[in-house]
Amino acid sequence: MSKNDDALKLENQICFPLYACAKEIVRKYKPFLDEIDLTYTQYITMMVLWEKKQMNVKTLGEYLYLDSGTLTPVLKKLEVKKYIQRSRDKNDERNLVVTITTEGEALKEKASLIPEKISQCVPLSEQEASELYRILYQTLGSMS
Amino acid sequence: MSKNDDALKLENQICFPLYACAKEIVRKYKPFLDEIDLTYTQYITMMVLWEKKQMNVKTLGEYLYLDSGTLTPVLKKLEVKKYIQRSRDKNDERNLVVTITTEGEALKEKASLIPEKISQCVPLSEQEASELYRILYQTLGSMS
DNA sequence: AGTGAAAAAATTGTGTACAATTCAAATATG
DNA sequence: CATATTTGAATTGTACACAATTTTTTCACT
Repeated sequence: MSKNDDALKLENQICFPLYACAKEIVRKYKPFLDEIDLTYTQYITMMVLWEKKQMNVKTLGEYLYLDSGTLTPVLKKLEVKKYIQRSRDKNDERNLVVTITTEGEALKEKASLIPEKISQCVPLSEQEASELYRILYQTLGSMS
Repeated sequence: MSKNDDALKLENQICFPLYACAKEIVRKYKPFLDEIDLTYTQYITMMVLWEKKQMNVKTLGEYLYLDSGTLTPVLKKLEVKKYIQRSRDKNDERNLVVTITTEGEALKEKASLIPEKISQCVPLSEQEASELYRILYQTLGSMS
């Protein structure tokens, strides 16, 4: 049993619990998001727009770590649901500007209870959550 | 600005950095996994088989937090690449048994350098990595 | 002004991820 | 022993996720 054998075990790789944990938590969101007819990706998109109201696809992608290949279809679905409007920037027609609608604003009320419900499903102490938070953002920052 | 407004900010939800960080690290694997013609999902599947040699789909899914809907196509691709063999358990034909092949075993040598390369891309101190590791596995354990 | 490079979305193609359903095999029960 | 239930994979359908390419628009430079 060499050192490399150990390194190749699933349980010794930091990426795997990260990958699995992210999926499991997203799964926890599903019943709550189903109630407001949003997927997780649509939800985090709306979260940015609840705060910023308006943003082009590129900037939105930088916030969400997603590219246009992922965002274009997500935004089209949110437009069909009338939560956002998609239009070209008159000053630079290359930019597609996403703007939240009144219906989109209204959805925020229904969504506002989700974070509390989720934190009840994810048993982390205040301290662990903030430590986790710190390490993850530090890692995100130093990788991109 | 209510309390709920803050809770709905992307930056205040623990799930988002988890989700983004997992994706970014998987992305870091890509160039190294490309060299051995594996996707990340195929790689973690092979990691289990490098250690256990043989396993049915259900148990594999429990290790990887994946269901048959995801695993079936992944395993078919690994079989085409000759890294595994799929066959039914003679004692219980419902069980599909996945067995690593000689080629699959050989692939382990090429893969053995990946963990070291990844840890160079992911700047975490020994202590942070183990703290992160601990919190993630604790969370995984208490959620499922 | 004309042309080539750059930028931003959209498109295309591949590979998950997962809920829901189906199917076949095994087990339990009357 | 026949049927109902359960179990494990596979299938179906929807929704990302992302690399690579294409399209449109703008910018830079001659």
